Amino acid sequence: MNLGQATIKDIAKALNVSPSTVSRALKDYPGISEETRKKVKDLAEELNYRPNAVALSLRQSKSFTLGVIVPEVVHFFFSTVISGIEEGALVNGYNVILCQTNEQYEREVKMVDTMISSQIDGLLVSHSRETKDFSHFKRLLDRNFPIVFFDRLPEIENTVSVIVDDFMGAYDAVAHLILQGYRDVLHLAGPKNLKISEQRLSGYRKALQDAGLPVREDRIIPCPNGTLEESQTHCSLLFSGTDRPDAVFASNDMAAAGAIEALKALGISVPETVGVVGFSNWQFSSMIAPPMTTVAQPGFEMGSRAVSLLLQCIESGKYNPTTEVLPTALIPRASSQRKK
Amino acid sequence: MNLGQATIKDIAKALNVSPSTVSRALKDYPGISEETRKKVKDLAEELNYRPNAVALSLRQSKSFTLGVIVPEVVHFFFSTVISGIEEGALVNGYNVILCQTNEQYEREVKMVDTMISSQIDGLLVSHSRETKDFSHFKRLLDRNFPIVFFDRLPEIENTVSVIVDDFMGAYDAVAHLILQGYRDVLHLAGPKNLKISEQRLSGYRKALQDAGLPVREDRIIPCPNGTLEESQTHCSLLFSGTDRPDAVFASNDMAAAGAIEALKALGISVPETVGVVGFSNWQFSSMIAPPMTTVAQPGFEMGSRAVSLLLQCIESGKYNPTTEVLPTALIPRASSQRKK
DNA sequence: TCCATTTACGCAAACGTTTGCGGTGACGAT
DNA sequence: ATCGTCACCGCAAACGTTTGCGTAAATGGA
Repeated sequence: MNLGQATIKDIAKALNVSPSTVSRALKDYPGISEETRKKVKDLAEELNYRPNAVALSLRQSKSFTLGVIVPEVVHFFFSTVISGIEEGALVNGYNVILCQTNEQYEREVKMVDTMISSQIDGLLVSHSRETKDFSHFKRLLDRNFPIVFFDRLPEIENTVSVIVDDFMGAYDAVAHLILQGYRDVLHLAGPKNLKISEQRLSGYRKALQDAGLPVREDRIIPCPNGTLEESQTHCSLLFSGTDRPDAVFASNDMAAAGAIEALKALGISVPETVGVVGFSNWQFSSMIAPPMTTVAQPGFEMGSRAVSLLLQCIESGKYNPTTEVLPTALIPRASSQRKK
Repeated sequence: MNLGQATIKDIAKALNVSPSTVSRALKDYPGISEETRKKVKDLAEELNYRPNAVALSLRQSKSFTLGVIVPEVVHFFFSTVISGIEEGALVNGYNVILCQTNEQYEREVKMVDTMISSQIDGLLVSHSRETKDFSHFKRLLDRNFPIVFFDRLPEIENTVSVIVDDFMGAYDAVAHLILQGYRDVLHLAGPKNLKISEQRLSGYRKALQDAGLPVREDRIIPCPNGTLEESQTHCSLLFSGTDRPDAVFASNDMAAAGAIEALKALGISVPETVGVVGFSNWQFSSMIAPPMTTVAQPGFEMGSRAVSLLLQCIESGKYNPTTEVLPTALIPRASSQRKK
């Protein structure tokens, strides 16, 4: 029980005026005498009055609260995005209520439901890996409820969203490997039903093609879980054979790290024999041995851009479909640079 | 505008009954005919009725929302705790609204304020590094508002809190170094006004004393920022001198990693010449070279325990001061084990 | 002195929900 | 015909706030 928080009524009663007067006095509305205004404000100050946001929400059908749905919180990229969202929300006077789906579709659906009943003003979503049916979002959009998607785009037409340029990121990474003299690049691909995986794969393909190199389908290994072990298993198998690639481009840093581990274990030197490039620029990527080349994604910026777009929708009442694409940046480190 | 969400009133109007009847029918209260009950429930289902949580909050002075205040979101340990909080809240039907202070006192105070006006039912707090005045929490506690502190304890008597056994963690770490034959252990200490830093320092001291080794005050270097660079700077200076320690125990993994970097740069081999142990078991600690010995903190468990304690306070209305201490676990890896 | 205007405030409804209390009608018993 | 007993339902208030409208007193002008 939140005992003792002063309300407008309390102030009104104490001053023998009506709640309306107090409300108007506090907000400097016209039609209130200087004297009353001062008395009200002084007492409000003294009682440490804070408006009850819940009552305001109910009254105004606006909660100044945004919902955020992410697959995981313990995740360098997503936590960075969340941080950006937090900041953006704060400066605009919004609160953030947070949910993680743990990559589970059912939880995602449920969370959307509870958030809606919490009367959030808008939703920021990066959907789960399992999600193939997007009707729980579609329903809301059809009702004109504002949702901004980030990083992972749903299969819905005409949404407002923010992504990074996964295609170019991948392209740059692979082109960089080729420039370094690597010719046979293995791709550790992400979950198939994620657009980002698709895009990164396309970038990989295009870079090879542009360099006149063949695209071998057996050089594309799906690593849907994105764990270190998964990629390690695949790589140690593949690099013990005779038909070995001479480089690895992984769809995420974890997989890349797994590849490095596997290569180390096999006694294959990185980057001399095999070059490795990851994706995301996770914290650890600069700290492992050798420091890993990777593609940086502007997570914080993605978060703040997403909030901006969402607030724009909320405040204008319009939902103008756009997809904002943030640039990636290749961070060249030792793992992909052959000593000259 | 959240257009078209059906309300109890809508159902009532459509069925020509009163809102009260609808409310009772939906909740299976007695005194409603089977027929009416069914009609109400069917229509509610059809209209996809969801109770308006805001109205409920206002009516019941209970929001089923918890506030969480952390210094940073992009932080392996804190994001793990947040994850635990999330889960705990979810299974108990609570929402979580999240704020990061960025280690700034002023923001902390402000956040507490806005959360209170959002009518949260309780607060979970790990205070900022800057915070020395805890009156913004004290005020609430005095009013019987439930707060559970985690990881970083405020200087307030009789709180409910969850911490890890920083003392023992540090003790174990240093004892381990000594057992490995290291004799002159440097301590990279955390921010002085954090209890955790104090505790870890005490553990360090005690372990040295118990082993009959001297505690040299000049072997205790404060690293208040906890960045890689900070520790790197200190260590490269210290280890270029002649009076060199032969081991490093850092108050956090980042600092330890900085030490390793500095040592590598100086051509000093880890662990052969100098052993290094960190604190927290951040993700990267197992992946750097050499894999780093560190002290694991049960972040997720801390989060879920903190929620449990908070909900207990909320639901019982009682605030029984306790400090729950979770065990740490030394994770021995290469960085501290001399080859035999 | 009287009317018109302004100043300063209160009433009441509304947001969506819950709940104590009261009321209506049907029915059986007397 | 009267009464009591149910089963079923509605009224109204309440949570804290805002706001259109109404109204009293005070002021101004003639």
